[in-house]
Amino acid sequence: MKIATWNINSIRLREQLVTRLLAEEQPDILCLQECKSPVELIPQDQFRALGYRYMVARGQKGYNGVAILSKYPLEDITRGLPGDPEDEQARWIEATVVGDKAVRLCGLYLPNGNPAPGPKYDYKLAWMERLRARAEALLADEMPALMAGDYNVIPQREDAKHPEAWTEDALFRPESRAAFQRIVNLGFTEAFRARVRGAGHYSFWDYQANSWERNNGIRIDHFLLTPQCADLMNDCWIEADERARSKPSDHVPVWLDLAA
DNA sequence: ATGCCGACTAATAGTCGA
Repeated sequence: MKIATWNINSIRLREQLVTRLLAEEQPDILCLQECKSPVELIPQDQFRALGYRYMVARGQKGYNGVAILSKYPLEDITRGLPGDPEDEQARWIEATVVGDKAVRLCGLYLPNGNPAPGPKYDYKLAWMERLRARAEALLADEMPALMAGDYNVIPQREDAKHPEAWTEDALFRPESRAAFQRIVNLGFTEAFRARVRGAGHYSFWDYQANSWERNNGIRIDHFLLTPQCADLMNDCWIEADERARSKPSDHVPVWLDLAA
């Protein structure tokens, strides 16, 4: 089972890029973030025509928004990260897909948190504490499960071209990194780092200052796998070439291949 | 030191993102 996660930065503006990826690369599952659209305005006809008959989404006008596209039925759908019923931001969705094995899929768009310190950073850290709680519950379920998406966290210095430029940024501040590591330490496998060592692997390049041309990137889009899911991992890779296309998202797809 | 760019909106300037 091939699963991709991609912060698309407007699904309506980039419908054709999504269509190309589905048609040419044939993921079984595609997790999308920053759809920036109410659910009813997400284009679906082209996706359906390519065999992606199932879509679940949590939408919001203008901001945020997460979706999961699938060739296979999605079951037990839930929307919203538990822990704060007042939180209306569209950042979390879950569903179960049944292939050779059932896999619990969690699609997430973790808050940016800038400027830090401040209320947005407080929201980010509170959201990460709710994420930790949900992650613990996923482990307790003992079924293969993964959390895929834009974490807005640079885990290590090697995950930025210029780490010194990020020291005060919410994506790299010690509290953000510690909260991410705390979740990993519960027993999750960070899929990409289980496969590839070393610096120079990024999933985001800013639109500004010729970041792509300078390869001034950061790695902030991740898969975290429960032990039962990590056992199924064949491979994980970043599709950096996507950033070179016309009118690209500032993020590129990250891929996971599971024996499921 | 700042902004660069690009997305959104009861838009045409302000806000957000990372």
